[in-house]
Amino acid sequence: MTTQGTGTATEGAGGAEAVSRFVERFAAQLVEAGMQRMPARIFAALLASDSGALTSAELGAQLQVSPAAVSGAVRYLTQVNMVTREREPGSRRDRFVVHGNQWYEALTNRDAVLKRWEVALREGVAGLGEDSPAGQRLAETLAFFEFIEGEVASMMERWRVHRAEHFE
Amino acid sequence: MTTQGTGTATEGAGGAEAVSRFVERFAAQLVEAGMQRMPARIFAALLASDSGALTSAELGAQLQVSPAAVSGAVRYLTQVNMVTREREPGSRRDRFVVHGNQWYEALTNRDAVLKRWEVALREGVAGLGEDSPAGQRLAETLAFFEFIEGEVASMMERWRVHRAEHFE
DNA sequence: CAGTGATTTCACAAACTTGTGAAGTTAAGG
DNA sequence: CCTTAACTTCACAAGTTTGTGAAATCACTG
Repeated sequence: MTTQGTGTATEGAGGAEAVSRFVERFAAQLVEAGMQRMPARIFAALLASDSGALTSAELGAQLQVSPAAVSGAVRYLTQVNMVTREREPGSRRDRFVVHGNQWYEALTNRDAVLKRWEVALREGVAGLGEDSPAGQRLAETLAFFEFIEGEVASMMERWRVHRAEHFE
Repeated sequence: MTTQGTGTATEGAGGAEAVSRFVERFAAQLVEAGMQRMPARIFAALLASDSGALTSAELGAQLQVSPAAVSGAVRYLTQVNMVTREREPGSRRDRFVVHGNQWYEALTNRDAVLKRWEVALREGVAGLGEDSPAGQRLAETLAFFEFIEGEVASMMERWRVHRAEHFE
């Protein structure tokens, strides 16, 4: 219950102007990196909101899109755990929330992606023979991803420490 | 000049069958992760070739696509440094090569991506005010990416060691 | 348990992407 | 300097994605 009252989600200071600029630019980068446009915009809008939480209607109004579009995008975001859906008690509308660290962890959990790459590579090694030159290349690539996967975990551990020191 | 002679790029053992299965599956994962289909397929095909190098014609034949498609995809792959273009002296066709470690480093150089995210975030912090709650959220996110960026470098350093021990 | 506001689903239209064939460009080799 | 193989570019057609409006569903509140 940090900022309640006004109902608008943007700051008095910088203004909706600045929010919109950030949202579109940051979303554009996420899109470039492979994310769908609408989830990217919605996520950026949440990041740039003071409370870190917006309702479906607010999102639709701010981004000029239909409720349907919000619905679909938000489903994706919750599935990949970048955003949480919360029902405000006493109201019948949902709020969507970026929960601090939650989403770094989600980003990190792109090691679900890594895992699938590894499966494909393992099958490849088996199919091509681990003694063939191609098989060996695949095996080395596989080893690389396995290595990365291990490293990511300890990296996140270090981040948590770093974060605690600087932000809490 | 490792494997010369036959002209075919697939192994005798596993067979073109196994290569194709790997190529399509691995490419599908890359696509899922945001890569365009054709570059993904071509890259996978190179990975799964014994010599790690194929000509434009070989790629076209193996993947059943036009020279135009190969041309475009290969331009992308060379731009992001996952593949090198080499002209075989004495011939007039180019070979495209996956150079061992080169492409891990390229994957890693997705920190070009990180850098662009950071730019967008810095602009956001400035625009929204670094004292506003939203500005602080963006600042923390920025700090996260800066942290990651630093970690990636040392992680790759450790990988090189690990690799040297196990594969050379 | 009816009324109402919020959210979701679905069929479809617009916009964008992707790969093709054909013409154009480059440069090796006679 | 002409021939020819290899590669690239371009306009376009097929296919896919994306967001919409309208209808349906859901679940609070009275």
